[in-house]
Amino acid sequence: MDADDVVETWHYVLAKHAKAMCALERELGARHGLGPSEFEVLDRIVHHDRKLRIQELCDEVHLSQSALSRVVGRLEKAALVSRDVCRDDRRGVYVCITDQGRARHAEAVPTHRAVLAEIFSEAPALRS
Amino acid sequence: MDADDVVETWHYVLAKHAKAMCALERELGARHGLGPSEFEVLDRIVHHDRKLRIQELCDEVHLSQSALSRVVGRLEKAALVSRDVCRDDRRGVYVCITDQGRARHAEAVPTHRAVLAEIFSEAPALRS
DNA sequence: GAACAATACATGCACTCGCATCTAATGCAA
DNA sequence: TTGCATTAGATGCGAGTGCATGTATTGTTC
Repeated sequence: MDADDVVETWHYVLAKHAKAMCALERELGARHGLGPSEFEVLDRIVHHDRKLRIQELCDEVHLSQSALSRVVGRLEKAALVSRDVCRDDRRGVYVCITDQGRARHAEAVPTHRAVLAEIFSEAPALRS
Repeated sequence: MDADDVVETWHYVLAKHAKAMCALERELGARHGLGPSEFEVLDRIVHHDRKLRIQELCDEVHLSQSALSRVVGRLEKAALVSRDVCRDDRRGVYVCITDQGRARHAEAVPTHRAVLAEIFSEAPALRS
């Protein structure tokens, strides 16, 4: 991959990221009252199917620890997750998804998939 | 491209975007006093090699019109561009790069390229 | 030409983000 | 145990963004 390909790839990433983020923000927000970050956190917890430490989530979503802490705060206020003290390490916090959170996530997944399909279906795929 | 490929591509885009943006912000900021948006605007003007309307820039960078207006404001304050009234359409504004702006851009290009090369050189390329 | 819609750009505002910092708990060494 | 560095997570703060709106200019219709 030479320098021009790198720049071309970067422009592809920029364009797709902007388009998808904008659409996700609009659709997830309007239909399900979720931002992209909120959805991503719910999605990670559902995917693992267990409570996760804040730190574990930090490794999976592309957010700073402080931003993640606030996302969890917003989700908690909306009763979609609950914070649970970690008995082993009382500094830690488990993020547990609630039934409401599961329901909201399940409801939002099709929207999420549809938005991405719209944007990526005809796009060049990744090589290898 | 089926649904799983779409999600995989999306995660690739998210990861590369986060990594590159973060690195660009750090390196361009520390070495040249530019943010990614500022660099992008200078880069577009240099690429076209002429003054551009705000609206033309809007089509090329992934920013809202309001955000772009402020980026131009910051660049103007740093004397890297100047705003010029458009005689044909007095609503319009031309953004002209200054000599200082050209110099700063030229100085920043290698950093920009190096950061992207570091992140994308070993990455899967775009298919066709 | 006058009235009104449309367009170009600027700005108030609310929101999210990252950085720096704070608090609390843990680990480790003397 | 005491003292201090380290780690987990929360929070104050400033910066950048998009949306809605404001101001000025242009186009259009009568």
